[in-house]
This record gives sequence, C-alpha cells and structure tokens, in this order.
Amino acid sequence: MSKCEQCIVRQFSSLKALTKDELIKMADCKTSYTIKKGEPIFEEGETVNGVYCVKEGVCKMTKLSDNGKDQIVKLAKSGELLGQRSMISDEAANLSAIALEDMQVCFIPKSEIMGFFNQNNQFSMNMMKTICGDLKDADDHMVDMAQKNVKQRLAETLIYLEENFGINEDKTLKLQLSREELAGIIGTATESCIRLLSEFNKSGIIELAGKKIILKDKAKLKRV
Amino acid sequence: MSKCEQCIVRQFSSLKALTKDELIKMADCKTSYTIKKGEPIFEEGETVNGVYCVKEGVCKMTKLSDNGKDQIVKLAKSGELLGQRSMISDEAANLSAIALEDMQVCFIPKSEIMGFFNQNNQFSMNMMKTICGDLKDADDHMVDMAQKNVKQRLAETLIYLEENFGINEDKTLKLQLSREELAGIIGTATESCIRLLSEFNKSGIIELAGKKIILKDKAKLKRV
DNA sequence: AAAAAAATATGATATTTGTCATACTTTGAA
DNA sequence: TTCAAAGTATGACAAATATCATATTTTTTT
Repeated sequence: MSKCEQCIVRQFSSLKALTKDELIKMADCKTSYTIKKGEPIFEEGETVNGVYCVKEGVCKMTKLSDNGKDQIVKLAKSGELLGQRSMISDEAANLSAIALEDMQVCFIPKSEIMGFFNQNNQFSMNMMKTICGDLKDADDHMVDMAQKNVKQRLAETLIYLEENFGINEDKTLKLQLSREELAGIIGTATESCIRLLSEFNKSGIIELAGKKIILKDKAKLKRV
Repeated sequence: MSKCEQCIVRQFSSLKALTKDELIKMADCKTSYTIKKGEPIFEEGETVNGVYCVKEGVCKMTKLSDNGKDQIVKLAKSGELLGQRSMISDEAANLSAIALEDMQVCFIPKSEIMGFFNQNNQFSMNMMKTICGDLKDADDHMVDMAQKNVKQRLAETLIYLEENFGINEDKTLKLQLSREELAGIIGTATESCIRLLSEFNKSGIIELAGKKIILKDKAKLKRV
C-alpha cells in the first residue's frame, strides 16, 4: 500500500491541511484503483460514500440530459477530489466521472473524512472553499451558456484547455478530446463543433493536425 | 432591535442549528435593513464581509454578462442566506442581489459567523450542505441551458415559479416578473420570451391576464 | 493487410433564435 | 388629467444552430 504521506498530489486539495498522523491513518483505510481510459470512476445516481482523490490522469464529469446527450460539466485532473458534494449532501452522485486517460485514483471512505472534519478545522475550511470555488465556476459557466454563442464558447473552451492542461512540444493541446466531447463541453451538436473548428482553421486562428489542435492566435481567439 | 430568537425565518436556513445563547449573541451584532423593490442588497464586485438573512421578500441574484445583459442565476426568498460563498471564499461577490419586492434583511458580520463555525459543528455542516445544494442546482441549471431550447426553458421556469413562489387566489403566479426578467432567467432575448408566452397563451397552455400569468395546463407545459 | 467500425468533414436544408422596427398598453410623474 | 416613459406585443427579416445525408479519413478488429 502506497503512503499518502509521500503522495505529492495531496498538496493540491483540501488534504494538504492534514497532519502526518492523519495521513498515516488515511493511508490505512484508502483503496487504490487503476481506471482505464473510457471507464467510469462512478456514475450519476450511484451512492458514493466517500471521495476519490485523483492521483494521475484526467476525467470528465458529465450529466445525461433529457435529450439523451451527455453534457460535460467539468474536467478534473490530478490533485482534485471527486464526489465531495454527494458525500456531504448525503445524496446519490449528480454527475458521472469518466476517465479521459488511464487514471490512478484513491478512494477515501466517508467515515474517515468526517473524522477529519471534526478534528481538523483547517481541513473543513479548505473543503468548503473548494466547493465554493466550484459553485462560482458553475454560476459563471451557466451565464456563459446562456449569454454567449457557440463560437464564443468554443473559443473560450480551447483557451481553457491550453491554460489548464498545457501543450505538447509540437504545440498541440495535451488533453486530446474527441469532437463529440468538445461539443459536449460547449453544449452544441458535434457537427456544429466540427464546422466551427474548420472555420477557425481556415481563418488561421487555430491549426488542425489530424485530430490534434494548435492554438495559433490566442488574442484573436479571445476576441471572437 | 428585533430578536433573532423569535424570528421564524431562521428555521429555514443553516441558522436553525444555533443555540438560544448564540441567537442572543447574534441579535446583538446584526443590522437590519429595509430594501425597496428594485434596490440592491449588494452588487457584483462588492466585498460583502458577512451574510444577509432574508426576513421578508424575494430577490434576484444576477450576473452581468460580457454582452451587457443581466443573467438571473437564482431567486432567493425569505429564510435564505445571501453572500455565504463570497464570505467563505474571501472574495468579492460574484453576483448582485436585487430586490424584486420590498424586503427586510438582516446583516450578520463575518466574525460572528466564523465564531459559530468553530463552536457549532451542526451549523457548519448545515451551511456546507446548503452550498452543496446550490452547486447541484447550478450544475443542473447549466445542463438545461446547454441542452434545452428556449421554449423548454420557459416552460420549466414557469413551473418553477409556481412551485416555489405559489399562486394568488385568482390562480396567477404570485411572483410577478417583468418579461425582461423572465427572459433573464431563461437566457434569451426579451422579444423571444414575449413571443413564446403569446404562443403558449394562444395554445391554451397558459393564460395572460395583463402582465399576470396563469398556468392552465401544467402537464402540457412539462411536455413542451 | 484487408475489412469493418468509428470519427471527422462538409453540403443542403429546416428550425430556432436574435435583431430591428413599430405599434399598442400600462404606469408613473408632473 | 395628461403626458412621457417604460413595458408589452407583433411583424419582417437576418443570423445562428440543428438535423440529415453523405463522403472521407482514421482507428480498430480480424
């Protein structure tokens, strides 16, 4: 069993407030999982009863809409905790978490987290702040969905992907999404997404190298 | 100064977990305000440094979009606390709170709330759950914005207004919004909103009595 | 390596939604 | 009470987006 104490990713979440003793205790009750690309960590409607700490890899948090399309609500990467909201609300998961790459995650049971809540005030405060951050992001995202058009949302998403997941040596976006997934983030039909990517490509704002994407002119992208 | 201890609305928020002693202490440091219809309680970008407890009246929580339109993110009624997120995140308000009716609100300073956090675990837990509920609502709302069309969002909003704010004796919706505000909730142009209301009216799903609205056929409204 | 399946691309077209113009109605102030 | 302003309503049209069809390319399987 790997040691939480030596795991760097804990520094990127509420867990950074835990003491050495608490980390040792946590290492004892956690379960580690390897998730293959495309597989779920948990799904909408499931009871989660704890949180998943993402050690490695990126996943999408999706919700199935009435019209049968999957909306991607959020992308989560290494260091983030998943399932906090459901655990705290004592509700089934509102979103599914699906691996976009091979992942390593650790499950920490609710009882353990609740113990930390009671004994470590900084930890509770950190988790509260994270959830508040998620709420702000969701509100902002909602306003974008309501007020911006598809072209603007695509431009915004491309910049977000570069800023949050980086680029390879050849300048292509590191996080490689299918056109369908990209459409699922911006909330549009796959064909519309593809069409706009072509348009951006033709006008030189981006470059399409197969399914890989290079942002050529971020200034113009921001002004779309 | 009115007594928090005797104020019923505290039962509808995290404050219900406070003890008699804590309520007496809170009554001492709170400030009461009367807000006229149309006036702000606080505005986007302001530092709030505490929470507002809505004693009476309804307000809209809005965010100004880049295109100059106000998006209504949420409606808050008596019993709800406003500004929790900003207070906890230590950030300026992300949303403006504008009275839709004459209101009575009480301001409770941050120092006071933080004290309760440390001494009353149930109170912190309640507030966490409230924010988690807001996050779920925001995520769901976001998916609706992305995946449903304007007609469906209008139908959904009308039902929401009836279920959450009730109807008068003449069956009209109690919460009376302008067409512009209604458009601001569903995220569309005012003219489109008006046009769809007319359409619903003509097809008998709703009835327009001046600016008042009666839902005639909720089943049909849900199936739009 | 060949075949099948999935993903990407693009055209044609329909539908939805936004914008601008204008008329009518209600509300509030002088 | 009257007038101005704001809000509501509707038509005409333009723009954005979805849908369906089909072609091409890429990936996966055999």
